[in-house]
Amino acid sequence: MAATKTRPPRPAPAAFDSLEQEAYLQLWRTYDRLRELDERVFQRHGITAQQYNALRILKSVRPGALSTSAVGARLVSRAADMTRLLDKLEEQGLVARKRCEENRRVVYVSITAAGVAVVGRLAADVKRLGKHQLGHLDRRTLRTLIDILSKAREPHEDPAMAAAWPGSSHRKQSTKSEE
Amino acid sequence: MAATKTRPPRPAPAAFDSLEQEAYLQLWRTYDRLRELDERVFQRHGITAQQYNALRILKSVRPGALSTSAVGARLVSRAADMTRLLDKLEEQGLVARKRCEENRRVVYVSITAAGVAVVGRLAADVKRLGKHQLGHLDRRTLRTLIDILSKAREPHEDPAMAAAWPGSSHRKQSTKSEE
DNA sequence: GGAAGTTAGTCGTTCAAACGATTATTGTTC
DNA sequence: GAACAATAATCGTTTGAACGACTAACTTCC
Repeated sequence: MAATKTRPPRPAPAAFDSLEQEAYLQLWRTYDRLRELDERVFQRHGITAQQYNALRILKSVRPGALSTSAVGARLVSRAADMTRLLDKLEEQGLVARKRCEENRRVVYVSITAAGVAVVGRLAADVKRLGKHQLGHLDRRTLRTLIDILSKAREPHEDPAMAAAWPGSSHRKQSTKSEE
Repeated sequence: MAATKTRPPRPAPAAFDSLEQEAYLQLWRTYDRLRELDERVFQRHGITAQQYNALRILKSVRPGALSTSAVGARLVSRAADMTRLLDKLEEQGLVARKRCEENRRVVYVSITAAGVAVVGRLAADVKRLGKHQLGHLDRRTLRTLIDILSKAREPHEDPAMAAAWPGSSHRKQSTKSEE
């Protein structure tokens, strides 16, 4: 049985089956590395990245409100269970819920003053986080990355949601130009 | 309280604070969309993507073995708890564990014939998955994506692991050329 | 050669995600 | 207008991830 230490001359692990697979694994790996930094920051404020996202969305429509499912649809990552995510935010007093009168099935959610305060307190850290994560890439490279990523997920994006989610669609897209 | 339906003329949600943040959120979103397809495939075979990855790594060193931590270090996503991940694979008879004689602290893990069979059975699906996920991007774009992603995580990659993980390092890197 | 410190792996517990079933309300249809 | 289907949200339960504490085995250093 060969041990790890007994084979120093081969650092490269399993080869990839295809270029597509390599790209996906690179994507996964990169996301994982960046996410670690992400979580560390939000954790210091007693919140998760996903929760922050919900707050960010609600803050953007303030003082308006969104239905539970509307918040879920706009989240970066699909969240199966909005109820419990919002439960936690409500427990902390960061959001408020209110049943709709016309359609008593839907529940409107809005951000509270305390919620706005939390987002504000996080703002500086989030900005610094971004620089730390990807600040070493120049703007042109970042735009290329954004553009390719948008193209990559385009076929897998729900058409109804594609517009609601900021991607390549509503900006002059091009893989190679402008600054 | 404004409802969702009462503001149709603005599909764009919260603006991004910075280009770096936008890139990260795009990365997150794209990963999430692609991962959904991923999980669906592996689920049909009663396995998780992370488990498949472990099997893939072990298959690549067959008939050799790796220590528990060595497997963990090569995984795409950092896994806090190798023990339980391997427990599940062992329960299914896909891997075998064996204590090292010289150093009785380490446990060697190797893939079994059944494990190889499972990976083999998955091969076709995985290949099709890759095409489905990113097959609509041409090779040049895929290479650019891989290259930028490698650069993106480079500063956040543990130097010791950077070589062990396939990235831009061991291939002629360039943002703009060759095919 | 025995105490202190390191390393590899395991286990306990807590927390969030995943999946499905369930309730409450509304819309449809005969 | 009563039965049926559709929709919004919630809840139950199972599973995996996260974090830390813990044990066993080796190393080091007086």
